[in-house]
Amino acid sequence: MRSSMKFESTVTDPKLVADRRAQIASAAITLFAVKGYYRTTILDIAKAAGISSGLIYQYFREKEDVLCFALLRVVDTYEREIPRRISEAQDPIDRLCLAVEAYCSIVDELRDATLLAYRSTQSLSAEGRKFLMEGEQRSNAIILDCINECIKGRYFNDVNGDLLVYQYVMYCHTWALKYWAFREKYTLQEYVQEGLKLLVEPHLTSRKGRRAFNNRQGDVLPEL
Amino acid sequence: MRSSMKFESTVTDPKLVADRRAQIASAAITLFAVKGYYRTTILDIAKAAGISSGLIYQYFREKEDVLCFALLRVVDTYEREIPRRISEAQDPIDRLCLAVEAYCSIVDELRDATLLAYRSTQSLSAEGRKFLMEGEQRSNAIILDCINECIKGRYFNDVNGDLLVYQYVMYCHTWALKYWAFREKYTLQEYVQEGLKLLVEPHLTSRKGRRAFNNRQGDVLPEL
DNA sequence: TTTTTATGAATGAACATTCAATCCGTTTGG
DNA sequence: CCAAACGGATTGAATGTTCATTCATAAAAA
Repeated sequence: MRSSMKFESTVTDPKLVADRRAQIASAAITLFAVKGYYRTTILDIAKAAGISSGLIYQYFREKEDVLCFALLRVVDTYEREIPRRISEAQDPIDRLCLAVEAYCSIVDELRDATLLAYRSTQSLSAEGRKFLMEGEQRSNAIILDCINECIKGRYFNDVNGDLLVYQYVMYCHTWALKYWAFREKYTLQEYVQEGLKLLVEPHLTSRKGRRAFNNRQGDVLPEL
Repeated sequence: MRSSMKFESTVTDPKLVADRRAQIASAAITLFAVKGYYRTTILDIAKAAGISSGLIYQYFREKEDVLCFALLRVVDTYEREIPRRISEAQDPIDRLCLAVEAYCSIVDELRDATLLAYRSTQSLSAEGRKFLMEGEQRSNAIILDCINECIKGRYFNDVNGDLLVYQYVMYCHTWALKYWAFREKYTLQEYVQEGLKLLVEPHLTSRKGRRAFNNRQGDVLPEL
């Protein structure tokens, strides 16, 4: 299930609508990220997108809809991409690690938008917020499934899965939130590797879990 | 070192200045948290504080200064309270756990303001942002010291301290960021306990570390 | 030609900031 | 002991600017 929120448009051609909205949203996200939502004017967005200010109102009902549209695309991307990227693997540990990797790399690609989600959710209508939270919950559920599979298959010791999900998700988000601190110290790859060491490794069962974890990387952990 | 940013006031009596600023900031934080910074007008703040709109300008140069003042009080609180609360303990594990507990409970008390810091840093001037980041770095350094003591004293296995600090800090912040999800599931106490299990326990050395960790709580971990 | 898409100047509401006027406690001079 | 003057603190209406949004018009497509 993908977010199904509807946005109004006076323009009829669906392809044109999709393209223009993407064009507008992309310009808007950059500006919102740099100047913030309220400091960014419709005229700013129009200029950055290379269109007139009035045209934006042919594709969105109001300024807030531009924000909402942009943020929903982010959670949609999580929901679409993470399952796609873990579908290759069978092994639960593999799938969990791939999910974290995928999440981090999407955050990296959509760093501006991820930040924006933290900063600007409040500027959304109750309805927009609801859709956003539901999307977030759905992508959390994907990770939770991975964790539960690890526990069920005895790759993981028994842990509080609900809370661990948030650890993983926040770890991924933190790449965007604290990018100013991390960019100097780590590449994204290193960050992900360290994250797995920190957040996956400690919960592995001493035999089955460690074996599976070792299998997927260069560096080898001793079985305890 | 505490944040030393100066704010202008036309009022001379220092006690009055401190009181009025606290009064204004407190009203402002609540409103900012509920409606957001830009949606909150100076008149809103004045009404909530029970004073006239003009008076705010006797204590702050501009609206942004109210925000900045409020946010700096938060990081100042971390810097003041965490060292105070860990000073009772000698044992490195104790100190680390106390630091996390203290951090979480400050976040809980200042939940609105903590959220605000994530949402509104961007609305600050470059100078305000700088002060805020420096304060954040200083309180991170307090936690990092605790971690390094644990490693040096062989209570912790060797871990990436820099990254672990962010795990701890983000765990504490997450209490505010995801309060809407956690409030139904955990009390603050439970949240902290689970956090220690998740983020401290896995890094304990099997003897010395576990022994110290067990000493401080009711529930007993077996030494491996 | 008719319909759809695009433009950008005009409108009007919202709001930060200012400032002339007021309030009120304290000091001064009779 | 009282009254007048003083000055810091406070008020809130007035100001000017900044946009979101609209709409009459133009361009392009069908």
